[in-house]
Amino acid sequence: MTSSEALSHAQEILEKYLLERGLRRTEERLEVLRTIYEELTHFDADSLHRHLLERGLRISRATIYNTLDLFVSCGLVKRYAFAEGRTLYERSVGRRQHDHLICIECGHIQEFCDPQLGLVVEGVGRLFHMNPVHHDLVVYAHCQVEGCPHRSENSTFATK
Amino acid sequence: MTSSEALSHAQEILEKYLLERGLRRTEERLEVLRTIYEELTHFDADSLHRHLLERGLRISRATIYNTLDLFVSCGLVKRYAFAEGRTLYERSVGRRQHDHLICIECGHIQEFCDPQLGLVVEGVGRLFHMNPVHHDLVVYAHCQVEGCPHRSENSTFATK
DNA sequence: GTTCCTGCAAAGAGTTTGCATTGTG
DNA sequence: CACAATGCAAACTCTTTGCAGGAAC
Repeated sequence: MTSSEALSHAQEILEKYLLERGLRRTEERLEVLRTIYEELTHFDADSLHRHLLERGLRISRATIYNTLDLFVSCGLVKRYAFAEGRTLYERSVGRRQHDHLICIECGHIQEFCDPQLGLVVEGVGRLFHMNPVHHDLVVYAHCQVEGCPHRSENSTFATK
Repeated sequence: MTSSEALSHAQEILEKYLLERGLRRTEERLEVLRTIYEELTHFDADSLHRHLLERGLRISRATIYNTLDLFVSCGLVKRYAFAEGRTLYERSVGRRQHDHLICIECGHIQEFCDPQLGLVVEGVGRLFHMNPVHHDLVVYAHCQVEGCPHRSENSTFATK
């Protein structure tokens, strides 16, 4: 699935969701969705706000938080609580389930998939008679090479 | 290791750590450590504060946050960032590495151990040339039985 | 006596809320 | 034209900070 396919798929999901519940198809919601699907990978409310401003869109924080809640509800966006109290979001349509490896030096986030993990989660569910719905595995690690290769690029840690 | 053994072991670690760095062995630090090791499993700064008050100890929030930072630094306490922006702590001396299964209905936290998970973490580290230091796996699940068995007991979710 | 620690109150970050206004259906 | 969504500012929660007084060594 290309990224523009993911966007149009996401737009369909959104419009269907809005229609079903009598919610409104506002320009703001569409713009936020476009911005997320075109420009952002792991982001917080504030970086979404800045990206919108750079596109010439003045959308209030209240609307951003509302919209993110809406998108999480309809599965267009996932919300993560990483260490340091960071709440980060990522688009979820057209991407497969994955987990996160975070560099302790710079906060760079590497995604990874491990099919073994699904087995661990299922096993735990069986053991405690619970039905796992989702899970987050975050691995915190140091780079092996001297100096972190992502030190300059950084997004989230360095700006703290 | 019994829980009082864990406390005295934790006290030794704390005193050694303080001595090594020329930090002070204050009554507040000792009381906070005692309270955590005697009364708390998964807790936030505010519930620690309430437990201290119930013991007749008036310790300011500033000191609580300072002390928690100190205890995290010397490994006496672990800090977790769960969903909903909850920062929770738990004592770590005398307990083995474990992960968390959280009931979506009530927020009840079940601990579990799965040796497979260590292999997953190591594998990811090798793949990306990083040295994993620690990891958090949180599984969110629904109870299979009708109505959640922990619904009344709750600690963190219900009070939100 | 020096330095670290505590408590208080104020400040700060991130998020939520109330309400008047705007715009979709 | 009804009602949902937006924008703004104020409120709120959790955490951090600055500073004066107090305690450990």
